[in-house]
Amino acid sequence: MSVYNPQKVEQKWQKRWENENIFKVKVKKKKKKFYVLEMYPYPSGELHMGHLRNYTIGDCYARYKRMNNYNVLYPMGYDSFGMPAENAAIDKGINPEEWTNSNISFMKKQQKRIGLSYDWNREIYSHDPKYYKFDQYFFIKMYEKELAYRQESYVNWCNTCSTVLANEQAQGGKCWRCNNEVEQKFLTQWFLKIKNYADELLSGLDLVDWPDKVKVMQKNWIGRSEGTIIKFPLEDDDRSIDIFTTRADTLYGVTFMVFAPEHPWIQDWVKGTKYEEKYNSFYNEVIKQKKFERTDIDIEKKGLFIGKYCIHPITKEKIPIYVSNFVIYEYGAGAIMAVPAHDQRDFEFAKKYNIPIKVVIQPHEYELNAEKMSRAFENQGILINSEEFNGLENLSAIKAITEKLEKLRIGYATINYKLRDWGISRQRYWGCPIPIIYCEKCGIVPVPINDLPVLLPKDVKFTKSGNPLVTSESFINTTCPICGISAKRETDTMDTFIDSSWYFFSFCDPPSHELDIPYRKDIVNYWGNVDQYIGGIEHAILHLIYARFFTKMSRDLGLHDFDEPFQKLLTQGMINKAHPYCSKCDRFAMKNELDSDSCKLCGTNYILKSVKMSKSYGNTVNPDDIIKKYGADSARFFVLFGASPESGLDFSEEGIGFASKFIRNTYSILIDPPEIIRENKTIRDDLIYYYMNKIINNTNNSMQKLDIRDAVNNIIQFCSEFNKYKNEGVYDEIYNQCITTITILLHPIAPHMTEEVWEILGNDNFLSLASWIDCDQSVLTEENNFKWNLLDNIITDINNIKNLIKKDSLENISLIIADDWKYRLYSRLFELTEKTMNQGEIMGILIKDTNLKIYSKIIAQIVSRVLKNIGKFSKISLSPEEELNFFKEIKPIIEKKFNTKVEILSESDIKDIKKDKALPGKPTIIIH
RNA sequence: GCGGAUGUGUCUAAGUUGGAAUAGAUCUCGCUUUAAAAGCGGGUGCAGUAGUGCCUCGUGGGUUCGAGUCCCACCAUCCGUACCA
Repeated sequence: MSVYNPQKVEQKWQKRWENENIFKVKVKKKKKKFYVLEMYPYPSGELHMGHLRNYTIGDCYARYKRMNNYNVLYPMGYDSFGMPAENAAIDKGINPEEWTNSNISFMKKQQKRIGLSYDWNREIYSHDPKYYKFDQYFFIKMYEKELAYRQESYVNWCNTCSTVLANEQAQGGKCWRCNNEVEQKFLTQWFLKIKNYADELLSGLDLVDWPDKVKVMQKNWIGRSEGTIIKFPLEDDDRSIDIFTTRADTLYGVTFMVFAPEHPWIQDWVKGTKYEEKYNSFYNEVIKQKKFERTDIDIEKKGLFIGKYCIHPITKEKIPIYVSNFVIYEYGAGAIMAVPAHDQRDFEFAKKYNIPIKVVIQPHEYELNAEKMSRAFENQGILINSEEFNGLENLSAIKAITEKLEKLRIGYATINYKLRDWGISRQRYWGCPIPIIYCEKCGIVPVPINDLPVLLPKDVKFTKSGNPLVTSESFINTTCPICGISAKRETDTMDTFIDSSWYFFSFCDPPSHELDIPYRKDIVNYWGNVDQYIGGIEHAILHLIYARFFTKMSRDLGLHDFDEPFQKLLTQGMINKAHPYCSKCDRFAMKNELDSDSCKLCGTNYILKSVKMSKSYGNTVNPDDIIKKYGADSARFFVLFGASPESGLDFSEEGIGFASKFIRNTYSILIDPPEIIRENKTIRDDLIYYYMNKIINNTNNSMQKLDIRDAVNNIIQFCSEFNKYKNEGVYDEIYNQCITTITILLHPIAPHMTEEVWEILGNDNFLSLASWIDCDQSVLTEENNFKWNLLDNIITDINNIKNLIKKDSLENISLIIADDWKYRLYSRLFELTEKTMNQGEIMGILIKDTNLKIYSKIIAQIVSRVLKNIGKFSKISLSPEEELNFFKEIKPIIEKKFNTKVEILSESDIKDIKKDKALPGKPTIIIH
């Protein structure tokens, strides 16, 4: 038996693939392209199981598509700007660039060891000046189009990372990177007008084939709502406040207004009044609160009256103005009209501060009483107390009232979004410098495109506080490109999510200093957009929304023709592992508690429960170790077969063991010659040929849908079936076809082992570049399905009986085929069931046939059984002759299988008590 | 609270337009072997000395000749989200 040596074979092929550069691709206008992409990683220096899974799924699919004659773009690069490099510089005095480069080369080695079929010629790094030059290019183009702007505002500040964060990066009030609570700081920062694209970001979701889950998350994040702007004039003030509401129908129920405490007008209003002191202390209290604490639904709604009024735009009533922590300055006008009768939050506030409640919507079923209400009425009803709108259904009143406001020019219909503009300034060194110069005379001046890139300086000092860029005199001091006098550079760098917002286009045409555009349009138009993107769910509203924005923005710059960057998205599941868990405390054992087998807190014995791999639990597995022990193909096989790509994958020793066993066995099954070679073709060969084609067909269907686990499952089944065939003796031609089939089908999953087998089989081309196999559709007929199914059933039945009577060896088996009349009965019966399911009716018609009448007792039983579950009885059946011939043909298979004699008889030939029992497709089985 | 999922014989999963409950793993028995490993064969919801019957796809209803699949209600778990006016 041939023994497979994964280490030797895998490295042999990895070297050959690389030396001959076989995965290099270029534009071939006549060939259909396919773009497979996994998110390029941050070069942390160490590959984890998640990476292994991500890349293996992508590589498997890329290889499959490549073998199906697509021109496959499958690149890899590194998202190499980011804080860990800078932190290493601060903590250990290591140069961030050197640190990054050495991590990249280490990580690349690990990736190559998996056998991934990347076109390494297209490798890109964010920290390459050739690359980030175009980050700056995009920034300046956006600045020119007024999509980039500078603004003073409250921003999320992470203390541990000592930088500003975008809203998307501070979800739930926590820093996306370090999980620290973020604070609010008032700073001048650069923003990108992602809001301009809000509507298209929403509608574009209909153009892509993404998991609904991700689409929903993006929809919620963008948060479109249709409503009305209503102008409320202010008392003793020329201005009016233009508030946004989705409930214009409740306009007549407004009894107070609430402003966000940081609204800039309020300072003026309270100045010198008796409210000033109280307001100031309230303001200080609120502003100290973290934004996400403040907007927590459970937190008490606090506020105060500030002595100011506005005027109801229609009734002209005086409306008191309050400030409260529950109003967000950044959304809408930073102020709301409060309708306590019909909004629960307003209701609670009104009750607390004794503000009147005015009912303007009356429910259909009962009557509301403002004094007795215990909660707001938020459902549908009829308008009251609303002048000419009384009697209208409230939903139609929204439109009617908005129209009136429009007529009076004191309001209009509008759309509002939760999405905020993207704050991209970061007070950190290891990122792309923002190409802006501040000149005392000319103000804010963008660096001319010809002067790009603005390089990151090397003469910086890394201290624990402040932006290191500020310490570089050579960087800060420059001259104004317009007037030539000395000027200062912007020292903030860009959010690293900028880099990953266009890298997928860069792979099509990697950046070069010679070009003054990021990539050439015709090349990107050929390769783009990404056909299949594979990544984690964690980027649902970070990278995946930014990249969509950039795609639309750069399309509008005329750089390419795509509306959406990623056509299909697969969000891969997590890698888990069984881990000690205390069911009483609902808690997993931490890394330092693993030596005990009971819970540290309550002493309960741990049970094993699956949990995601994490360093703090100490349950991580290093992919390097797996590859060293079992080889890359086994690791790949395990990852692809362990679970479908979307669901969680449990790591287990048994699983990887099985994978390794399978790879080794299959190798020897494929290359060891069969012991018996038959001269002539038999039905056994037809059977395996049929089965082979069925598997090719199934595998294709599964692979196309990216149901890789299904595909692998099919291949495993065929391998086991094929092995039986091989042991029974083979017919050369069919045998060779099976070998080729398995080798090809298995190649995207286990590329090294199959490449080796391919060579041993005498092929002199690379299997990686060979063509996929088509199945012979002509054998996949209904009739063949039926026949081979019949064989399966017979074998199962014989087995069952054999087990039941506890016989180890059999002397002979008789198969008795049903009488001719039963076949006639079946076809007649199925005809009738098309019309009626009534047993009496059917029997009546059937026994009119005098040939059948004599069997009426048996027929009644059969009909009853068939009607009980008609789906159980296949409508395709063979004629008595066909069935008899088929059983005669398959006789040798059954004889071999049970190592006994088999005789095929017809019911009419024998006189036996059991003869009545045979049915078409269900012969009577008698074994001795 | 809102939104999105998920629930299938011990485990991990398939299960298309409703039409015979599918794989794989685990465990276990037998064969093989000096032994181990590997391999091969059988079993793995229940009952059964004949190809069968019955149970079971989170729970309870409903539609249907027929439901894992469709409809309604509920339960459990996971994920996302957070006063967005």
